[in-house]
Formats: sequence, C-alpha cells, structure tokens
Amino acid sequence: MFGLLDCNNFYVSCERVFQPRFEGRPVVVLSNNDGCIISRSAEAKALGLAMGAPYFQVKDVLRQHGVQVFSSNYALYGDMSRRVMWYLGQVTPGVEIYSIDEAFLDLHGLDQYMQPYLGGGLEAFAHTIRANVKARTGIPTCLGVAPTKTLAKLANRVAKKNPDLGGVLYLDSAERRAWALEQVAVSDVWGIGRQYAQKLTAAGIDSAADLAKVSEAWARKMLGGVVGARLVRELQGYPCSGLHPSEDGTLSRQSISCSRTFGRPLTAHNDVRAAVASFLTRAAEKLRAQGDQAYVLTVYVQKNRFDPKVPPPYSRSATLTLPGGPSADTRVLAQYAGHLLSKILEPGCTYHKAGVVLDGLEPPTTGQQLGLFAPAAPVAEAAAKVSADRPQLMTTLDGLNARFGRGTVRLGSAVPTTLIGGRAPWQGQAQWQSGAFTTRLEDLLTVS
DNA sequence: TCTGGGGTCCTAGGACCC
DNA sequence: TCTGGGGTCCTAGGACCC
Repeated sequence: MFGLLDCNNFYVSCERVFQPRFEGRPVVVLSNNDGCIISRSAEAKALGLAMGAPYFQVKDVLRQHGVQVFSSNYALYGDMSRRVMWYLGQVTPGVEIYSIDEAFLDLHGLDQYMQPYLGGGLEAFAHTIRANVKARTGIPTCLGVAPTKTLAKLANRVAKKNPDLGGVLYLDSAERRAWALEQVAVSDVWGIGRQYAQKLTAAGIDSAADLAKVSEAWARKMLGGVVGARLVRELQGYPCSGLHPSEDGTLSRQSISCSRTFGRPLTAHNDVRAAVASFLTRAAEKLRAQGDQAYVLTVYVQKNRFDPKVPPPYSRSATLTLPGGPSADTRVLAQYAGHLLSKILEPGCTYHKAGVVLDGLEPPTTGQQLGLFAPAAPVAEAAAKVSADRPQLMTTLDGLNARFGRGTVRLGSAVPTTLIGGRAPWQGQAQWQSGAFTTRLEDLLTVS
C-alpha cells in the first residue's frame, strides 16, 4: 500500500501556525513579485478566488472581504516542510518527497503489523500520522491510502472533499475503490491536465470511474502513449510506479533552475547580465548543495508576453555542453552564462524575465582531468584556468554565505550597478512578507 | 502600472553508424 | 538509379505536476 500525505493549503497553513489570529479567516499567499495567488484558505476559496489569479485583477475583492494577503516566504515554508518530512521519515519505512507539501509513504506490509498496536491497522495508523503531524508542526494534512500511487492521490483528494472522513481515506476494498472513483471528475485525476480532460469529456469519459474502464489501446492513443496506459492501469489498482525514497529527507534533482520575472522591465544589457549572474549564483549553490556538477547550461531571456505590442517569439535561449567538462564552480558557470547571453540579447529590446537551467547533473569525478580534452575556445580556456585556481573557493564561499546570510559574498558580476529603493533593479515586490520565524534569530516570536 | 517558479517524463524526428 | 534494417544519441517540444 502507498500513502499520500498532502498538507492542506500549505503556505496559508504555515502563516497561520505563527499567527493563529488568521485561523477561520480568508487568507491568500501571493507568488514571487506579488504576482498571483498561489495558496488559499478554505474561506478564500469560498469567496471564489481562483488559484493563479493575478493579484491586480482581484485586489478589490480581497479588500472588500478583508482577505489577509501574504507575500510568499520560502524560508519559512521550506523549514516547515523539512519538519513534516522528517517526522514522516521517523514513522514509515520509506518516504518519497514529492513536493514541498506532499509525500508518498511506503506502507507495504504494515497493515498486519499495525493491528496489534492500533487495533484498526493501517487506517488507524494513517489517523495517528495525521494527528502527530498536526501536533508537532501545527500543519493540517489529509492522507490517502491505496494500492497504487494514482489511487492514493485520488483517495487523498476524496478525503479532502469529504470532511466527515476525518482527513483519511483507505481504499482497502473493491467497493470503496469503486465508490471513490465515482467521486472524482476525470479532470481531477493525477496526470490529466487541461488538454487531456477536454479530449476525454468530448469522448464521454467524465469520471475517474469511466477512465478506469477504457482499453489500454485507447488510453495509449488518447493520452500520450505509455503514460496514459500506465495511468489507467494504476486507476484499476495495478501499480506501475514504485516508491523512490528521498535520501536523508532531501530531494535530489535531475535539473536545477533559477528564474525570475524582473521587478521592472529591463532594457540595459548590463542589468540583465547582473540579474542572470545572480540567478546563476543561486542555481550553482543548489547544485553544490546536492553534491553535483553540471555538464549542460542553458540561459534564456523573455520579453513581456502580455504586451500586445510585443510580437512573438517571446523567448530566446542558448544551451551549451561545457567544453571543459562538468563544473560546480560559480565562476566557471557564470563565465559561460555571460557568453551564452551575448548570443541571445538583442539591442533595444526590453526584457521581462530571465533564467538559467543546469542539466546533465552528476557527482564530481575523482581525479584531475582538467586540460586533457582542453578545448581551444578562449572562453573555455579562461574557464578552466579559473576553476583550477583555488578549487576550495566555492566551499569557503558557501560556508560564509550559510553563516552570514545568502549573498554576503558574491561575484562582482552579480552585484547590481544601480539600486532602486535599496534593491537591485531586477528584484520584485514582496510587500506583505511575514518573518522567517524558524530560521532567523531576529524574527523569533516572543511570548509575553 | 501590476500576470510565479521549479520540476518530470515522453515522443518524434534528425543525424549518424554498421 | 534503385535500394534495407536496425541501432544510438541528441534535441525540441508537448503535456503534466505542485
């Protein structure tokens, strides 16, 4: 059996843990740059506020109903997430962290085992987990338990929609499974997005139960090949995907990116360059934190796609397989990024957003291979020289930034040449950010 | 004026090889 | 001029996820 534990309205719940006066009131959390709504309390949902709604379009509604607005505070959410995941790791044989607020649990063989302890077996165990997460972290959750991941997701969803279930649904019998499948619209099945939902309803497939009845060939044809076939099999109760435990409570990525919409449109290439250098710095930090090097680097810039005066294409990108071999050195990566950027920046263009992506991630190879396949290109030569010089520098830099705060020590190229209101020109708004209650000493709550 | 950010997996098609 | 079958690797793009 698989469990799927999902935190309810996670970001809103995190804010409420530290400011309980917002309990029972409508609350929303906004995306970066205070752009759109990314988390809503039940009360906010009841007001008709949609997920992803742009703030500027709904701000009157927010004000009218006295909705409490927060800018996103990832230092807080990330830390709360680690606490939840850590606890799950203590009580189950395997945890796959699926996202900041969701985890699959390995519950195989636990039903019999739990019976003598909890009487009700797995179902009672699920209730215990949920209660303990709430008691230890303050975060409310729902837990679906079923023979496949897809059914566990579905069970979780049904548990969320039916408060009488007490936050847990265990699909242990064919009858319960059939009932649960009837409750869920096909568009709400895990793996069915907008495009597929449209195709399916056009074909008269409206519920998850309908989808569970289609033939494999039909699923392959309509739902993107093998993915669709697996999805239907999983709905029928045959597992097609196992649990991939997250080692020591962290997630290891196959690609790492960092991108931002700028706080204001940027025209000066120097500003865009500094922004990209700072995004690259962040991406390289994440790369080293997971103990990898990157072999492939992509840089992209975007114009404003919402501006009718700007013709497509909105985005230009350039990708490079590092000629000097994989690297985790910010200086090396930044040099290549600057080079890639020169290929895609156009004079007189106004940019809205930029980003970097690191791919081809692998652990550092032992031994010195520098220079062996040394490329002739001047950029590569310069880059190789840089990384050979003081190889410990990145470790030192990460140590300093961990101790004294992110950005304490930076590359010169990532430092903005001008500041606007004390911030770099690419940094956005975060008008309503709460404190880093759990990770910054100055923000600790005081109890009087 | 203001519209997020970070991921995964799969398929198709081209280049190249024997 | 006609003309095979299989394999690998890479990239671009689509669809989906939270």
